Amino acid sequence: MSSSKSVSSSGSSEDDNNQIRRGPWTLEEDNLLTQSIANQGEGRWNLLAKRSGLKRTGKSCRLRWLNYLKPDVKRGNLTPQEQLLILQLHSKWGNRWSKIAQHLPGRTDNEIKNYWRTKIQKQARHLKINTDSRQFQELVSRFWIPRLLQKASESSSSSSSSSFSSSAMSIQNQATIPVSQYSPSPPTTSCVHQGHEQLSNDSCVSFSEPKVPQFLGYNSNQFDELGTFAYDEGYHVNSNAYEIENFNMEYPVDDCQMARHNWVNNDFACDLWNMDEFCQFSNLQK
DNA sequence: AACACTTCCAACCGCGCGGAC
DNA sequence: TGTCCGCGCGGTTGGAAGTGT
Repeated sequence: MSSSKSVSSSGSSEDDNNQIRRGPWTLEEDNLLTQSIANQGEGRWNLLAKRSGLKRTGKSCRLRWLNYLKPDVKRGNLTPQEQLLILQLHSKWGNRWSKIAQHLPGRTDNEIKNYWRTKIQKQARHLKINTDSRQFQELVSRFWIPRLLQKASESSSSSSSSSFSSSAMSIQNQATIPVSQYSPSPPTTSCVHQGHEQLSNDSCVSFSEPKVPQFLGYNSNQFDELGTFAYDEGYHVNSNAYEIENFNMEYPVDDCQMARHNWVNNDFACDLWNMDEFCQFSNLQK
C-alpha cells in the first residue's frame, strides 16, 4: 500500500489544491475541534469540519475526537483485566476491534488494535505461531489467560477499585481458577520485581515462586455470557478448582540469555510478555 | 556522543454499509 | 432502482521516542 500520508518536517502538510491539512494535530486545532463539538455535537463530521474552520477532513476530525480528545478516553497501559478481556473477546470475534472496544470503557479500537499487533502478534511471531492457528489458541488458553487471571487477582487485591463495567471483570474477586485444566504445568513465573536482583547472575536464572494468592477464581456464568473459553474442542472453563503450581525455572545461559535480556529491559511488573516463559511454553509444546 | 535499530501509536487509507433522495 | 454521501471499520504507515552498541 502506498500511503499518501506525506508529512513535512514541520510535522504537518497541506494539500496544495484544497488546503486540507494532514499529519499531527496542533493544540490550536484540538481546541477548535473540541469547541466545535461542544457547540454542534458529534456527527455530521464533514459539516462540522467545514463550519469549524478546521482545514481537516471530517474523517480526520472524527478520528481525532474519538481516539484522543473525547473526555472519557483512557490513556496508559492496559490493565491485566483489560488484557484478559481482549484475549477473550478476540478469541470470540477476531479482529472486530470496535466491537471489542465496546467492552473496554475508555479504550479505543485503535488502541486495542495497536496492543494486539505490537504485543500479542509480536510474541506469536517470535514463537512462529500464527494468531489464527489452533496452537495460538492453546497458548492463549493454557498460558496467557491463567497468567492474566493471576495478575488480575493480584492487582485487585492491591487496588480495590476497577472501572470495569464488563461482567467478566468480576472474575478477579470471585471463585477459583482451574489453571491445571489449561496446562499440565504452566510456567507461572512471577514477573514481579523479585527476579530483578537475580538477573545480575549470569550463570542461570532461578526465579522464586510467584506470590500466588491462595486460589483465584471466577464465576463461570460470566464467561458463558461472553462465550469465551469455549474453543472448538469444547474446551470450557468451569467452576472446578485447581491449584496453581509453584516452581523454579532454570535455563542454560545459551538458550535464554536473550530472553533474560529482554526481561531486564522491559518492565515486566506491568507486562505479561516474558520471553523466558514463552521459551518454556514453546518447549512444552514440542 | 553518535549512530543503528526497535517499539509504539497517532493518523492515514480504502472499502463497505446504510440512509436519504 | 440507482446514486450519493456520511460514517465506521480494519489494515497500514511513518515518525517520535526509546534502547542498544
